Amino acid sequence: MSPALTTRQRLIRTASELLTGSGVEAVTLRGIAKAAGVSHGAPLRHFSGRAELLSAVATVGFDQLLDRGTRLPTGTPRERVTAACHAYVDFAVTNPAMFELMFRRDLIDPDEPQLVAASSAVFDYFAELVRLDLEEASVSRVRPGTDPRLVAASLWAALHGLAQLWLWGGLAGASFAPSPEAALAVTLDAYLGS
Amino acid sequence: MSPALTTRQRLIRTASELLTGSGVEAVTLRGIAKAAGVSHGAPLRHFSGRAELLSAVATVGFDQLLDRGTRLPTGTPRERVTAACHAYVDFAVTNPAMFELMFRRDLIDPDEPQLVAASSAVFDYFAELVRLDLEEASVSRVRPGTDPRLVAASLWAALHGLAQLWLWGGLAGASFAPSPEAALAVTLDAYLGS
DNA sequence: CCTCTCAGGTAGACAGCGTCTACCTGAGTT
DNA sequence: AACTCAGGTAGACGCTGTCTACCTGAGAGG
Repeated sequence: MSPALTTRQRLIRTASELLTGSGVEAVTLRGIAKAAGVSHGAPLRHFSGRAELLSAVATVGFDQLLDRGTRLPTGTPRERVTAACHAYVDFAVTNPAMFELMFRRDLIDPDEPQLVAASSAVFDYFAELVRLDLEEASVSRVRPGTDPRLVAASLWAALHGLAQLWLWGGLAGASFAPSPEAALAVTLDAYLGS
Repeated sequence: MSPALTTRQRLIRTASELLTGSGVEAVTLRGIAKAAGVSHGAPLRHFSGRAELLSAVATVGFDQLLDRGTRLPTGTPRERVTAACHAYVDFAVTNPAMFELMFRRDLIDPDEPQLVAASSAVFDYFAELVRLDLEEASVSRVRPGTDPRLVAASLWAALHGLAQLWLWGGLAGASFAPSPEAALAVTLDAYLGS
């Protein structure tokens, strides 16, 4: 049954659809309201402002990202880390607008508790995978004794930069345009070894 | 002597000052015009719109970034690559607003020829350093035969992600906040070896 | 010297934006 | 039956980027 969404839920859903359909620039409070069939002032009855609504949308984005990253619950730690890295870049490439929103400090409220919880959950899961890999891996290129969370932060940043630069319009200069997959292979090779 | 800047040059300079002084949100066309002492329509006599003015500002940013990355013209390739990597992250941390503008596709025109040239020059210089290092280094963790430009793209992305995530408000989750320097050390270790 | 051109500055207007406010309405409570 | 109040509406305000009409002053050509 369709549970007759509340207006608040419908606003978040409509905003998500508008986001993936028309890009981050199209996600205006008035546009969302119109698409949801309510007046332009209605969203402010459920959110303190644009930032709070978009934070709720971004929170859904982090949940989706975590969901995609945890789809390989079995396998060796090395396999699971590799799958998670691919999932991160793949998420950004297939959901560019959502990915952009999730890291736009000017559009969302970076201190919103649910958003912080959702993004931290992504990092914590990833850091745990890295920790397991560092424990078990026979080949690793990380200096022994390094805090696994620091390694996770460094590797996450590498993935993030890959995704961000690719969305920006090119991983490199005008005369050289590698695919994200090719660059990711080099990145994984550097961190994990062949 | 002060060469009596043209209005166009003064607009770019005023925009840069407004940017570094008050952040990327404060850089509005009307605000720039007011700060430069001209009417709100004057900028459109010199730029086709906001994107073109801000692209000119971002071009200056890439020039400054290249300048900062080339301050160690001597030394081993390994030393020069390491210095350039530190310079990249350091530039982002000390000029957060400029760095953000340089990669905000919604504020600048990513196809503006001068901007493309400036950003490509940064990549080309960095790729050349990486190529020299791959040629000479006794210790390298990159699979032999890999296109140096692909390695450069991967490493650049790692630096970029480091800078971006740090500016975003934390390289990791809420409970773990490493410094960019610590994470950069891990990154360099992964790519270049100890 | 007079006129013409036109780059470059000004001021007004417009639509769209986020946000604030006053108003209304209808369901639930006492 | 009267009251309360969550939740939706409509108008207004100041801000934005951009378009337009107007003006002004320096240089060119007769």
